[in-house]
Formats: sequence, C-alpha cells, structure tokens
Amino acid sequence: MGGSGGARAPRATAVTLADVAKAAGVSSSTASRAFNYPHLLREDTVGRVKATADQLGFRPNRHAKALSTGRTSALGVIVPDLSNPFFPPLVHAAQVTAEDRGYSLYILSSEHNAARELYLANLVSRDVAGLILASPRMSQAHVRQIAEQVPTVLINAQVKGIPTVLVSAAQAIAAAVADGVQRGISGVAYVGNEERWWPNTERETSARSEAATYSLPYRRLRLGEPTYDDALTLARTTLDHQPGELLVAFDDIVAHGVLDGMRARGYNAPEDFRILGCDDALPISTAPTLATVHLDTRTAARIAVHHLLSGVATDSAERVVVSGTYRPGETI
Amino acid sequence: MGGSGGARAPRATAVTLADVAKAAGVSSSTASRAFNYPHLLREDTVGRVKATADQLGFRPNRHAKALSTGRTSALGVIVPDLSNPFFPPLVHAAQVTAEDRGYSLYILSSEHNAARELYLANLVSRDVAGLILASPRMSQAHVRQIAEQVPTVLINAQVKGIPTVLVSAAQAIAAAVADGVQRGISGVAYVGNEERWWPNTERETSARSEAATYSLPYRRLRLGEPTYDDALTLARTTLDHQPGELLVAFDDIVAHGVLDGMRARGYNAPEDFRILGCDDALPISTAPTLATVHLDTRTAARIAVHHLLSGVATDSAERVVVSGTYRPGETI
DNA sequence: GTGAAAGCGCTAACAG
DNA sequence: CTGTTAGCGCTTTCAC
Repeated sequence: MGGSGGARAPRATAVTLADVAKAAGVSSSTASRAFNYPHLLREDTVGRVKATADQLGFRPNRHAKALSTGRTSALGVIVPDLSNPFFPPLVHAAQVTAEDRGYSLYILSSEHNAARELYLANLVSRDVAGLILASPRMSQAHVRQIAEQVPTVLINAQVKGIPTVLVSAAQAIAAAVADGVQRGISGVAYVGNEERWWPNTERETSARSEAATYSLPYRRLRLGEPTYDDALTLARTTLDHQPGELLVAFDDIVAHGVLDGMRARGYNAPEDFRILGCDDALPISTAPTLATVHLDTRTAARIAVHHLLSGVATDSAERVVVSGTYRPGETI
Repeated sequence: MGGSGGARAPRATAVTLADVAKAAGVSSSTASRAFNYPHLLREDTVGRVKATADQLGFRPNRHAKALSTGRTSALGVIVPDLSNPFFPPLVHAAQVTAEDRGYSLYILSSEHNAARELYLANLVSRDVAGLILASPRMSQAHVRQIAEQVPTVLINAQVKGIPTVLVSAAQAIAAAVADGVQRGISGVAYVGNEERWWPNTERETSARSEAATYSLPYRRLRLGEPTYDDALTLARTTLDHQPGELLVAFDDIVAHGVLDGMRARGYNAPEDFRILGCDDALPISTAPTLATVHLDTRTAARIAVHHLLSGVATDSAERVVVSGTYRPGETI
C-alpha cells in the first residue's frame, strides 16, 4: 500500500437497476421490464428508463441475473490445443457468433488430455448455457455424462444422440487421390495418430477407401502423436520409401515433418513421393507449396453455436457435415 | 420435441448448500464456513459437512457466491490474435496458473482491433477480478480507463502507473547482431509494423541501437501489417537488396514472408543477406532453419496472473522484464 | 401498465 | 464453535 501517489482511482461503485428505477421515477420491476419485456410497457416509459440507465452508466449485474433466473448467458468451448492452428479460427468464430447473440464464451484448452478435458467440462457445466466439445479426446461415455448436465454440441466427434458438426476432409481427400492418380501414383499411405479420434479416423478411412477405389496398395504409418517432431522422426527412421506413393498426412504439421524427414534422406516431393496435408492453417507458406485440404472451421463453429442457442442440443441428434476442399500444391 | 427416444436425461436439479446443511444437521452458515473458513469450525464438523457435500454432489453456485460477496473468481485476458502462435502458449499458461489458484480465465480476442479491444475490456471489466491486456492495441488513455475499473496487468505494453510484464527481445537481438558482426554483416535493417506498439517498437529500437553500437548503417522497412503476405510483397517489390545486410524481422512469420519474397528474386539467406525472426513459435521448422529469438511467454503469463491475484495491480507500478534468448539458425 | 413483495443460493455480521 | 438474520441485484408472480 501507500505507493508513490499513483493513479489509484477507487473502482467505481456500481449503478444498480434500483438506482436507475429511482432516478427514472419507476419501480425496479418496471425498470427490469424495460429491458426484458419492453412490449409490456408504455413506449415512453421504456424510453425514459433506458435513457436514465445509460446516462447513469448502468451495467446489469450478470450474477444477480443468473441467480434469479437460473439461466446464464455464457457458452463454453473446449478444444484440445489452442496452439494447433486448426482451433483459433474456430474458437474465434464461435466467440463472435456467441457475442452477437448476447452470449459470452468460455474458452478452455485440454492439452489433448482426456482427463483434463472431462475435468474442465464438469467444472464449467454448471456455469454455461451450452458447451461445445471440439475434437474431444474423452470417451463417448464421458461425453454422454457431460451432455446430461448441459446442452452439448460436438464438433468432429460422433456420439449417438448428441448433435454434431463434422468438418469433413473426405471429399477433399478423394479429390486429392484422384489428382494423384492422374499423375501416376503407385500407392497410398496414411500418416497419422493411432488413436480412435474422429479427425484421425475420418481421414484415414477416406485415404484407405480411395486407395481401394483405384485398386492401389494402401498402408498406414503410425505416429505417436501428430506432431512435427514425431513425423520428422518417423520419416527419418521407420518410414521405408515407396517411389511414387501418395502420403496422406493427418495435418499440415505432420506433412511438414514428413517432408523434412524425407528430405534429410534425399527424397523430395513430388519427384520421389507425393504428399497431402490437411487443415490449411499454417501462418506461413513453404516451398514446395504443400497440397492440402482447406476446412471451414468458422462455419462449423457458427453452426455449433446456433445449435446451442436454438435448443437443438436438448433433444435432437442432428448431424451437420461441413465438407472441406482440396487445395492443390506442388507436393502433388 | 418428442424425438426418437434419445438420451434426453433431465438436467440434474442442483444441490444447494442448504441441502447439504440440512443433511449434515447444521445450519447453512456452518456449511458455508466448512468451505470458506474451516479453521473456525471443529474438525469433525468440517469433515461431516464436506463428506455429505460430495456425497450429495454439491457444486457451489458461483453466481450466488459472486453476488453475495461482491467478488468474482474469474480473470480475463485479452489478446490481439489467438491465431498468432505467440499467444496460445501465453494464454494457456495463464489459464493453468489461474486454475491452480481457483480462478477461471476468460479469453478474449480483439483481432488487432483497438476499438473491439476496448469494447471487450469494458464488457468483462465488471465480471472479472482482474484483467490481463496482452500486447494491447488501444491507446494509453484507454488502458488507464480500463485500469480504473478493474485491476489490470499489462503484458508487452507500458503505461505509467500500471504494472507490466515485458517480454523483451532486446538482449537476444543484441546477441544476434553480435553474431552477425562476427560473420561480417554490412548493415542492419528492421522489418516491421509502422505502428507504435510495444513489441514492434522494442524490437526496432534494439535493432537500431545495436547497429549504432557497431557503427553499421541502419534502415527501417515498413510493413502495413506484420503478416506473411505483407512481408512477402515487400520483399518481392519494395525492398532493395543490400548484400550482407542483417534483416531483423518483427517475428518469424514476417521473416518467412521476407525469405520467400527474396527467394523469388533469387536472393537467399545466409549467402545474400541474413535474417533474424522472433517468437520461436512456429509449429514447423523450415529450411534453412530460421535464426530467431525465443521468448518465454509462459513465464510472463504466470507472473501476470500472480500480480493480479496478489493485488500488485491495485497500486504499484511494478515492472518485470522477461528476457528472451537468441536461438541461432542457418539464416545468420 | 405498473408496483409490492418474495426469493434465487450464498455470505457475513451479530448473537449466543 | 454454531445458529439467526439480513441482504447482494435482479426477476417474477400477484395485485392493483
């Protein structure tokens, strides 16, 4: 305390609805109605109350409101990793959409830890009107447990009975494989996570089925985690080079790890092999430019928020698919 | 309504403190004290209350608590851009630190928009116990206006009377320039934003003063925004090549834009010019590996949260500097 | 159309 | 050490 006479202004003491009511010469119920049920009041009353309200700088106390109504105007979103460039645009779109509807958004990051994800979900479940689980790592049973507590919408996950928005790479992967076939690829390999995790599973399944479509040999290369380093290591050590093979990587980061690992061994794309990334979310471009899949996560986020706010989450098992597009690049 | 018999469990109706109190055979004030002032109660009373509490699945209502105490256990952080890899680690560290202290963290993104930043700050100021403004874009006057409403800590900004944590690149830039001098650089140029924005200003000032130290020619190259595309365009068009010059880029993204733009013109690092990035936050590595500055944003975030929770923000003009380190790479 | 009064779940004096 | 009581700021019946 008692510092060097700094700008230690006392925090302004809050203006309450009662203050506004008194100043406007009405009861606090009327003041309340002016904001929540203006159609029940005479126009001039509403006007007068609102005028004095923002003249006094009234800011409703959200806690009082939440307590008395039993409702809250916050949503939550849990992502596995804010550092993965896939998520920030999604989160931001969700935040803006929520804001437009008068809701705030809690953003939580699980760090790819299923236990922490569940912990966070339980933590906020009581404080939000709805929860978005983006690419969740927790089990289906746990997702159900959360959904019982709070309206829930999934992004990139499927659990029976819970509405979901899927950001699908399938069509784009098909297009990429088709493109590869034109250029004479000799086979298809998927490089991804081993885990049963929707984004990974969907991409792998697509790669496999497209390989089958063209009767090409298919194989799966296993990564511990879908990180640059793991991919780099894989490409430098385990991965045996198959000339002309199309590598379908889990995402752009993995693709770059593979590219760099292969380059270290003297193999380059597209001469020695071809490779497709996914997400199209890197802040820089690289040489050769990476062929990838562009996914519209912003749209997915908006849909998820709308679902939450329109009550879809309560009841239906709605499923929306947002398809990504193939973005060709020099690596194919 | 009335969908296909899905798992439409009714949201569990909340267990209140009063319920716990009744079940434990105590008054609700005692139950309250068991959680907030256990030292005022007999050990067995505390035990009994807590036991019945989690047996009943009691979860405190944060709105009721906030309303009655007038305090809230949430903090807020506003960043200019969640998509910039600089911020997610910072935000995450802040979130975990806050969580450990029993606080939740609101994360807000201003999208580099000063007006939106101010809007968001005002929006949450009433609902948080403290606010972190990371690399704020708003004016000093506006920062002060916010700080009058809510305890505020700045990261990478300086406003008199408001505590701040600076993540400084100065020492690291000095080391990089020194390294460049060893290798015979012919001059120094800073490539950054024009705006008065602390991270930019600090880096530019360091570059300039280090150039002066070695009596090297210095120039500043102006970017509209510190983005990959703007840097690419600059390097492809405006930037006139000075052999052996060391380019100090605002961040890694700008550095890559410059590298790629220069490459398009046939100039490569480190042969034709040298370049230093900043932040060391890209999820992939590149060839040639970029020399950069590693900044410990996690530590900065932790300090900021501690300041907020220990009341530093109320009064002092504390200033902490977290210095980054030079991470050599093939571009120097 | 508007006001009076009760209450959301919790905490914080004040008694005992 | 523990219970009683009175609110925190807002919404919401119920009257008028």
